[in-house]
Amino acid sequence: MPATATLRARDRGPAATRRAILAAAETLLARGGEAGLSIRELCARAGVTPPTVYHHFGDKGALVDRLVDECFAEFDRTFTRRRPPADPVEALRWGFARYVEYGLAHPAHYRLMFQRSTARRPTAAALASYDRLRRRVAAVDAVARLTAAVEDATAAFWSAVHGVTSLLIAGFWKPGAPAVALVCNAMIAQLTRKEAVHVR
Amino acid sequence: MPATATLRARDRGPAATRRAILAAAETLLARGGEAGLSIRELCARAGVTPPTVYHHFGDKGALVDRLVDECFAEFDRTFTRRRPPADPVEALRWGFARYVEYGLAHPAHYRLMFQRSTARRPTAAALASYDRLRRRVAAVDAVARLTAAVEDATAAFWSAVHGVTSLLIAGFWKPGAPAVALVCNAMIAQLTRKEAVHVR
DNA sequence: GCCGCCGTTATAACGGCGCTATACGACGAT
DNA sequence: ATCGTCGTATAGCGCCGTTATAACGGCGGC
Repeated sequence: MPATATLRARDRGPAATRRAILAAAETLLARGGEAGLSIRELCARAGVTPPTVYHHFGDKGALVDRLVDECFAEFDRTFTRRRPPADPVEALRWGFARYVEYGLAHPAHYRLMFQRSTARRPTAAALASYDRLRRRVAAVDAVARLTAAVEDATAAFWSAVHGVTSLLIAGFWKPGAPAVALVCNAMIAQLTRKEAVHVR
Repeated sequence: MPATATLRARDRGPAATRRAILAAAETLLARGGEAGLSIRELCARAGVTPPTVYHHFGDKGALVDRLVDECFAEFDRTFTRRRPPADPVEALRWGFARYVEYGLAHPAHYRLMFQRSTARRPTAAALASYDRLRRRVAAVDAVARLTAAVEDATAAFWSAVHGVTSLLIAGFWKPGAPAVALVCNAMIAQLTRKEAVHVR
């Protein structure tokens, strides 16, 4: 039980209460997936009662939306914590690996971000993440003309890494499966012109 | 309300009761996704009471497992109802389109089959479907040597079509998105040797 | 023809869920 | 000092999955 829960909600500011709720939600999500994320259990962990949650977030869906925002922030950090290779193609390959890594490390978060059944309009954080990928693809286009428009190549690349990550998370593949690297190589080789793949 | 529900459960055989339960479950799944699949609502539709469901299926998870079996049977029919092109590469392309088509037509079913959070060991029906794809890829290998082992190429191809279908179902892409065809072409072009792609 | 057995179905309830009507306390504005 | 507002708590509604218990009904043994 986190230390924040030992304080009654009345004894800390509303902002801290919000934070405690989100933290408890994140913990529950990581432990039991979306099904394990229950308002009442969350309340017990955060030292709070249900109306407080509803006062701050509206309803469970909105709480989950906020949680997804936090997930995208952490997802973004996956790509900024470490430096990508200087070569744009290698940077793309590096991003592929980081993406898969994130999915495997946080499967429940990943499902919430990319496999929700009710379509949401993308949040600012999600768009920022996508734009980061788009810029990476555009950088490749700059050194080795792509065989498709940057927009389409970005979408295709995302689809490839998403497919791999989904199958890994669902347990259909084991993390070291040869198809993971195969998909990554195939996508990069196909989208870039051969003679430029090993530039630099 | 289906006609079978007008009969009390006592007045039709147990097999018919089972069928009525599965049919109601399928209807509810199609309408409201996994969240809309409630035992009690299902009972109302099937003209049955909860203990009957538990007598026949054990618990909700097991009922869903049986439902997934039926989904795979229907999924398989997607590939056998119509005849694929004779050319193996074209047949692969054709299979890609049928797969995506199925996902868009039955998103809730698709999620249950391929995006369940708790990993299940694949059912016989699922393995049969995968083997059908594997044979298609092997057929391509026979006329145009693949650039990878049949197993790995099969996995990679599945991953590609799964990625596309998932993004379509999640609402990130619209059905006509250019990236759909791009991914299909890229995967086929990359896995097959260039000079053989247009054989026949 | 009756009886008891057993597979199938029904009644009623338990605990947990998301959510909310209502009330209470603290705190700034007046 | 009073009042309104914001944040939190109590208690409860209706729904969920699940189950203890019992009643029904066909079928083999007498």
